[in-house]
Amino acid sequence: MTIENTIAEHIQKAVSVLYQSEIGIDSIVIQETRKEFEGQVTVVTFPFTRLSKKTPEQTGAEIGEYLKEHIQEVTAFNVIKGFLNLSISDSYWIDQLLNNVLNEGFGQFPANGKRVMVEYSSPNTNKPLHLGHVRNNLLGYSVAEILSANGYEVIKVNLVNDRGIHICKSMLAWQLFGNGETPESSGLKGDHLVGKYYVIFDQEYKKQVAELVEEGQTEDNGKKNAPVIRQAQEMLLDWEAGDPAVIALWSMMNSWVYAGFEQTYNQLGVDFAKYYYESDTYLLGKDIIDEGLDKGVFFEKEDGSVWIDLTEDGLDQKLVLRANGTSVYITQDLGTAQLKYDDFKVDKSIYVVGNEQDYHFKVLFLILQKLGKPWAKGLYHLSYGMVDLPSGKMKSREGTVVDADELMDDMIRTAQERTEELGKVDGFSEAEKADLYNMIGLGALKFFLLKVEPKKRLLFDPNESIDFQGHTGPFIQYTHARIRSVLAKADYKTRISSNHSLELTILERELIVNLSKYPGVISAAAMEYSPAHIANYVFELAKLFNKFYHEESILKAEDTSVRNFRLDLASACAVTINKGMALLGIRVPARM
RNA sequence: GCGCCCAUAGCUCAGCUGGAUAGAGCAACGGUUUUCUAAACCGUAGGUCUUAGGUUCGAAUCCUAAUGGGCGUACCA
Repeated sequence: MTIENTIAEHIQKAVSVLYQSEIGIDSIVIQETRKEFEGQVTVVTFPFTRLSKKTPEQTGAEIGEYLKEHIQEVTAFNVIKGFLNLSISDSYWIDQLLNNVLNEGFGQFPANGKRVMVEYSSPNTNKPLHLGHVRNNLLGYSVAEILSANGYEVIKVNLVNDRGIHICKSMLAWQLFGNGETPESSGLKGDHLVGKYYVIFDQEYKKQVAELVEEGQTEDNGKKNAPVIRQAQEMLLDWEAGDPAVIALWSMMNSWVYAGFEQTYNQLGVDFAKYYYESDTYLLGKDIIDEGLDKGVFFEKEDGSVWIDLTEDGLDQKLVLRANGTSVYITQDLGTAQLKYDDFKVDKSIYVVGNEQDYHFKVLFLILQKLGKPWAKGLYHLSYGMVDLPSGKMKSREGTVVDADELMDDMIRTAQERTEELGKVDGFSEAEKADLYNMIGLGALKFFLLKVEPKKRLLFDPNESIDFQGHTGPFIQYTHARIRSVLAKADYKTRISSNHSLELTILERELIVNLSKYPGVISAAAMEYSPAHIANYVFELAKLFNKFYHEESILKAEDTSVRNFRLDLASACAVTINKGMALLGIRVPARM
């Protein structure tokens, strides 16, 4: 039972006793007291004035008096305009710290018996990952961690788009221009090698289109008739027909890509319980089409194509099966959704996919609901904004992308330079240094991407390096290292204070109030699928600690009980920072 | 055309279900190190919360419309 709940309940009683009225728990607004006023918890009294028929000030005073009398922890109150500010006893806050915040499981909710799937990453196998994928991966990973902290059993899956015309483009270009180049022979990471031929294909394609236009064809015809695109289309047909040579080439090039992706995923620190491959799932969904026709959810047009009419739901008519009986994107997604459910019987399923597919998922989920799938209500599209460059959209084909591997390497290198400038690595082994640079570089990158609300688009300027100071990952990592350094000096191991009757300083109290908010932040982050809440919370905590650290000495506190208490408090901050950052996939060092 | 999303300080962003004088970071200017790590801390300056209406005791927050930007509206994925 939190203090807010206790207060809310007593307010109901107070209203009943004082004004002979009932008030719903929802209309009681309790918030944190603003710093410039005395107290920690504030009740907004405007909603009660209707019942009391008195001024907000009088009402506040009467309720404040009642609360002070009936709740032990409420030691004092003041009323300013319509706001009743309550002071909660120091012993309550100290107890919170020692018996709640410092507990092992603080911020980890007990298992709720529910299972949730998070699908993220979903790369194409014709090119390496870029910054947009990085945002996707970090979001997916973090949301999975957050749900896990909220008591869900989480299954992370990756649906790999390993077939289709785009892969054939890379394959064809490699056949035509590759001269048998391999990752070994070229020294290139497999995904980068394949991506290189994707770009070469596009260059060749454009050249051929230009030639055809030169010869008098229209732009559109040129695009259709260019020999390379024809060849790529043929290759796709051969692939679907199971042509052994094409399949062998496809397998080989895909294996290069997977080796490359694995490295990138390792570096990013993300993982998956299961991979789904579109080469296995692209034919799924036909039985769902039959089911939908039987149920009258779908209808067939004269040419044999199958549609759903969503005009009553404010959407359009949507094709779900071509006239020739082949699938479209949504057909296989219908099938894959069923497959994923059958595999794991999940209560919720999160799709981490960019916002350009908002309409697709709206339609997908609506169709599954209309089909009466009971699990359809657990589907959620975690839609996030594009990562744009100052020059506009990233395009792999044209090579205007921020490459994931290069960016991570850059960040780590910058971390190294910064750290060496500051001369902070005395006594580190080479391996420890490498690990530290990795932690800081990736910490900066991950925090940069995760601190922004997912649905907002993100602007990334490659010419302005990501900061290491201020509202950043390294700032928080530094705060953690600072605390650990103090704890190490004191040879601190575990909770040591027992004195509950200390008088707290303002900053100590503020810190505990802040720490107490952590579980609420975790559940809000899960509710909204937003790591940004956690990022901003941890930043606030770190900032507050730094202020405290600067103004009040821990090791040289005025007496032992204060010193021990501050060590516990500092430790609680370090642990909470660590936990919060872990939910973002960011590691924190003990020294930096 | 229609639909969805976004708009807060010079820049990048917070602002929870409507609540007190709208907050951080960066950049600018000034200060703090014989004292637990200065990747830190303190201060100054910077805002008609895109605009216009509406609801309310009270609106950055909710509703309507407009403007600007992004995305979608494929028998591509």
